[in-house]
Amino acid sequence: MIAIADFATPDQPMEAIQLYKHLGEETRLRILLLIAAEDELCVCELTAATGESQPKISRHLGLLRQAGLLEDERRGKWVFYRIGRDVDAWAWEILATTLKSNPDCLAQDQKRLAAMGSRPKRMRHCSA
Amino acid sequence: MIAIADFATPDQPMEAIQLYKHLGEETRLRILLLIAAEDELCVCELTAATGESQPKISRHLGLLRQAGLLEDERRGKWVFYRIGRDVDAWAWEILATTLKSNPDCLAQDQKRLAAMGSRPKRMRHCSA
DNA sequence: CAGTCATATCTGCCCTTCCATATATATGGG
DNA sequence: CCCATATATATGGAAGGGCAGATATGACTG
Repeated sequence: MIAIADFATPDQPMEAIQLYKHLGEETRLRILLLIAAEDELCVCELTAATGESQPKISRHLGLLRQAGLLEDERRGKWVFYRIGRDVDAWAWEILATTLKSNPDCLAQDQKRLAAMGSRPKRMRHCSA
Repeated sequence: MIAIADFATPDQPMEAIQLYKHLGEETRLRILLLIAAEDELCVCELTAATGESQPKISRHLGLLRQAGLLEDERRGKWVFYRIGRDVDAWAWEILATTLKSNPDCLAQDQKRLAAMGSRPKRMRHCSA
């Protein structure tokens, strides 16, 4: 629902403008870079890492998921987010380039993440 | 002057968030991709290529110039814009990746550019 | 019940856009 | 050389809408 007008992303390949609209918001950029760097994170970890409010994080996660940039998976109490499987190669490249060339973008957030107490434990994936 | 709050870019290396804020606006994205592909373009060419109003194009050019993403040079009646010399390598990479992987982004605009009548003639650069 | 996450509603305001106008340059006529 | 005008570009001011943010609340799990 809701579907913020310009962000609407049916099930087509990601348009450049849509990717950049998402990256152009600081909270979302931080979320994407964090997840790209850490493989997967749950909402409370993202909240702790960014220092932002839970509803704020959740809202942006919703937008990123709607756009297909993220996908979520519930495990017990936690919902883990990771980069969507259908994200185009070039979009991955954009993220990778940004990560590689802007290490400072993440530094602070990763520090807070590392300092976070009681992170949910990762089960070893029994991936099929 | 003016200096739109979040866009403010002193003379520091381009922050990722700032680059993406600029790329996150369709008109600006089209302008940047066009110029990246064509090397340099004047305002009237950009106006014709995009089909947008002159004040609109000029506005966005001003923002991109303020951010250091573009630089301008006046030649006679025309003002030519090109990618700023101080744009970081990684930002170039972002643009190049976008260009390479989203040819359709440009197709329409380049078509209109090609169909434009009375484009200013390029002098052969006597570059030092 | 405690912990985790999503959503609804509302408010404020940044940013884009439009219209009109100002500035700059080139050109033609006298 | 001066003036008028055409072309090209920039900017001022105002209006409107989209979007982020906060708070409160609902839903789900163990």
